[in-house]
Amino acid sequence: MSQYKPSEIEPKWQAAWDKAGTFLAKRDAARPKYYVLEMFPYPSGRIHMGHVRNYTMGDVVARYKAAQGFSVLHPMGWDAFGMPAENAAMERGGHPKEWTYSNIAEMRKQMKPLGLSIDWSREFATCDPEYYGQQQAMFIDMMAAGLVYRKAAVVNWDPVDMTVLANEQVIDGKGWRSNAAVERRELTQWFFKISDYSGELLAALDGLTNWPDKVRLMQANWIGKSRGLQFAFTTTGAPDGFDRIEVYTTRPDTLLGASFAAISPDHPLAKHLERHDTKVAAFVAECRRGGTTAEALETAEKRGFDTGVRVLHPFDTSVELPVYIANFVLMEYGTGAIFGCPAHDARDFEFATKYGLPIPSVFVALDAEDAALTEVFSPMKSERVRYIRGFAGAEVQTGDEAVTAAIAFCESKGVGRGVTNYRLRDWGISRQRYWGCPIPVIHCASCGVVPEDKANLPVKLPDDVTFDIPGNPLDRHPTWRQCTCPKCGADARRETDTMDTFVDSSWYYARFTAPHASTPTVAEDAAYWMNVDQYIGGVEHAILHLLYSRFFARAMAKTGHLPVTAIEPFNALFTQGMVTHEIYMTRDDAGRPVYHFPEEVGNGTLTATGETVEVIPSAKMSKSKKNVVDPVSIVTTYGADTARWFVLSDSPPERDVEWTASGAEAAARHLGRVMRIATDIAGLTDNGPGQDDAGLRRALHKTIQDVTMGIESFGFNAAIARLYGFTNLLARSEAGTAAKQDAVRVLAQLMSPMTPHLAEEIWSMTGGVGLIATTPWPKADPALLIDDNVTLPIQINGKRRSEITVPKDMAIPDVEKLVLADDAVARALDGAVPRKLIVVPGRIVNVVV
RNA sequence: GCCCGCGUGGUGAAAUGGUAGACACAGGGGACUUAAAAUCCCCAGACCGGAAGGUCGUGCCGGUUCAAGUCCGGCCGCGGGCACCA
Repeated sequence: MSQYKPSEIEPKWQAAWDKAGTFLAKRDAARPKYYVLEMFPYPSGRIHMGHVRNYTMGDVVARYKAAQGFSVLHPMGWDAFGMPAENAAMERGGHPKEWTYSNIAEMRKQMKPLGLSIDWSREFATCDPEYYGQQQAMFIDMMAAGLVYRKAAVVNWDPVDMTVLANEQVIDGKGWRSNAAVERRELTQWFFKISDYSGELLAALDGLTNWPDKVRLMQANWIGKSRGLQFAFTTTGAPDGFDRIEVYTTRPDTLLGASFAAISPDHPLAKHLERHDTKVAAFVAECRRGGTTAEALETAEKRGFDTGVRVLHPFDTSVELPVYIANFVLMEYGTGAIFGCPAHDARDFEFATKYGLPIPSVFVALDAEDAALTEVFSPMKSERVRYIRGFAGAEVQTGDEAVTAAIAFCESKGVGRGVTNYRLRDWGISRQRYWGCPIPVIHCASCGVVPEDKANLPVKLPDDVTFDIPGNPLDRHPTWRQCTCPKCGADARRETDTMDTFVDSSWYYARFTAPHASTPTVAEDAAYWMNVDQYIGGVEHAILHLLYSRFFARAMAKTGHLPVTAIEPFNALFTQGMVTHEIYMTRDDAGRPVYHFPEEVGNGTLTATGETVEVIPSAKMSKSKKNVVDPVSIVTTYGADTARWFVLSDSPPERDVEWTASGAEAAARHLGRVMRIATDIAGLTDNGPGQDDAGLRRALHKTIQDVTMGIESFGFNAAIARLYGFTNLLARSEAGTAAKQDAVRVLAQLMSPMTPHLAEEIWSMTGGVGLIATTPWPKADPALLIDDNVTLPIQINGKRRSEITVPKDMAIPDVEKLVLADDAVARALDGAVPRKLIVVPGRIVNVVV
C-alpha cells in the first residue's frame, strides 16, 4: 500500500504541467476567456501565509474555470519600486536594484512549489525598464490629453531627510525615519487629473455589482459628493482686487446664522495680506508649521486672525461680518473660504466662543422645549425644529430638503447658485525618490516644460548612485540631469521627480495581456483578455489602488491604450481576510514582553526551558510578535496541497483564518486518507459488472452540485466541508462497486482546484486519461439530485415533534393523512384539533393548533 | 462626530424564511497492538432523565409570519472606513 508522499508527487506533477505548457494563456477565439488576477506582491524577499491564501484562492478559480472550458489568463508579477529598497540600501549598503531583483528571485523560488497554475512566461517587474518605459510613454500621452499638470501643493516635508513624506510616513507630526518635526511646505508637483472623473467614478460604482458593497461604499465616501450653495460676499475695506469672496456651504439653510467669514491661510487674500502685514505673515507661517496629518489636525486648536476686512451679509447688507484667516479652513476644498455659523456647526461654535463672536440661531422655536434647544447650540439635525427664520416664514423641513429649498430660495434672490462638490483631490504623483519610474519630462530654459521624445524612452534610472546622504540621488547625480531639449535642441535638465509607486500598479493588469510588447498594450490582446474577470486581494487596497486603477483605465482608454469597454478594469472583486496566529509571550527580568515563535512552543510551555508562555489571542502574523509560520517550512513538512487545503478550509475566504498546527495536521491527515482510499480502489480490478451503489452515486452527484456552487460563490470552506462529508461516506461505502470506482475519480476532480498534485496522482493511478488539469469539470446529473423518498419534519405550532418519510411527489392530501395518523403527532396534539395543516412539499409540515 | 459591517457550542464555523450547530479542531470513550505511533469506530449545545422523551437555546428587548439565526424596529457589545471637507 503506497503512502501519501507530497515531496515526491508535487515536483513530479509541477514538471508535468511545465512540460505540457498547461498554464500558458492563449488567445483562442473559439473559447470564452477568463482572466483571474491576484494583487501582485511587493518583493520583500519572503512569501508569507497571506500570499499563500491569496494565490491559492485565485488558483482555485483559475483551475476551476479552465476545467469549465475557459481560456484562462492567470499571471504573476512584482510591484517592485518603492522605498523599502532604498531604505535597505541606506541601512546596509548595496543597490536597490540588486536588492529588489534578488528578492524577486528568492520569492519566485518560494512560490513555485505551491503549484499555482500561473503563466510564468508573462512575468515582469514594474522596475524593469521595459515596463516603466511604457509607463513613461503613457505619461506623455496623458500629458497630451490634458490629464497631467504641475502645480504648487502643500506637502509633508522632512527637513532632515529632505524629501516629501506620505501622510502614512508621518508619525505624531514627525518623520518616521528622521524623527524631525515635519513641515508643511509648498512644492511644485506633478498631478493626474483624477478629479475630472469624480462624478463618473462615483456613478460607475453602481455598475460594479460583483464588488463588495463595503468597498463601493468606501470609494463613494472617499469621492465625497456634496450638494451646496456657492455665493460671493461683498467686502469692505479689502485690498484692490478682493471686492468679493466666494464661499461654499452645504448648509445654506443656516445662512442667516452667519456670524463671521473665514479664509484659509493659503487663500489668495491671505497671501496678499501676508506680503503687506508682518502680523499676518507671522500668523500664516504659524499655521503652516505642523503636519497635514489627521492626528496633527485633530489636536490642533482653532485659531484665527482678524484681517480687518468686513463682508456684507447677502440678505441684510446692514450686517457686517468680520473676515478671519483661520487655521482650520482648507484651501483644497470648496473655495477655501467659508461663512461661520456657530449656532449650527460645532467647529464654528468653538471658534466663535473663543473669539467672542455672536451666536445667532436661525431656527425659530415652536414651543418651550424647542426654545431650550435653540437657545445656544441647536443640533443640526433636530427633528423638533421646523421653522427657519427669514425664508418667507415658510415651514421648512430639516436635512436635505431644507438644503434644497434653501438653494432654490437663494438662487431666486440672486444669491449664488447650487453647485456639486467632491472631496476627491487630484492625485499628486511626484516623489523625490530614486527607486521609482522617472517622470519623462525635460525643463528647458526657453521652451519650458517639455515631454521627452518617445524615441528616447525609457528614461532609465542611472545605476551609479549613492545613498550615504539624504535627499534625492537623481538631484545630485553629476550627469544624469543633463540633456538636450527635444524641441529646440538646447541644453536642458531632466525632471528628477519619480512617480508614486501606485502609478505602477494602476495598469499592470493591462500589461499582462501583452507583457513583452513594444507598446504599452496591444489592441487585440487587450480586447480579448480585458477586463479582469476576477480580482482578488486585501481590503487594505479598497480605496487607493482600486480607485487609481479605475481612473487609469479611463485615462488609457482616452489615450487609446485600452478599449473603451475596459474603463472598469475589474469585473468582480473579492477581498480576502488575513491569516492570523496566536501570540506566545513570556517576560524578561524587567517585565518586558519577550515573544516566541510557534515552533519554540509546545503544550503551553517553551520547549527549551519548560517555562509557561502567555497565549495572546490570534492576530495578524507579524515578525515583531513572532506569530508567524513560514510557508516554505510548511510546504517542506506537509506539502503544498496541505497548505492550500488548510488555508481554504475552516473560515470563509473574506474572513480571517487562524493558522493552527492541529489544523494543518488535520488537513495533512485528510489528504493521506483520501490517498489511501484511492490506493485501495486502484488495487481492485474486479469490479463486478452491474454492481452499483445507488446511495453513493446520489451522494456523489449532490457533492458535485454543492462543490460547484461553493467554488462559484467563493464558499471554499463550505465546498471543502462537503468534500470531507463525502469522503467519510465513501470510506464507509461497500467495496468493489462501480459507483465507488467512479466516485474516487470524481472526488479527485472536485479536489483538483484546491489540491492539484494529489488530484493528478489519483487521476493517473486510477486510469485517468491525460492531465486532470485539462479534464472537463464533472457535471451533476439533475435526476440524481432528488431522492425518491423525502423525510419531512413535522412541526406542531412551529416546534418539531416528529418526522415522516414519503415518496417525493406524494400528493398533499395524502401527506396530510399520514401526518395526522402519526403516533407522535397524536401524542403531541393530545386531543386538540388542528386548525390548519401547512405542507411545504419536499420541505416541512407544520400543524397549527 | 459621520458612514458601514458583524454578534450562533470549549474553538473555527454551516444553515434558498422551513429539522439550528453540517464539516473540522480541541475533548471523552472504544477497537487493533506486548506497548506506542498510525489507523478505524462511537459520543459530544445546555439542563432534567436509566431510557423514551421533555424544557431552554443563534448578544438583549419587541414586532411581522403557520414558521425567524435569517425579515422589520429599538438597545448593548465588537470590528472596519472616513474625519477641521464648511
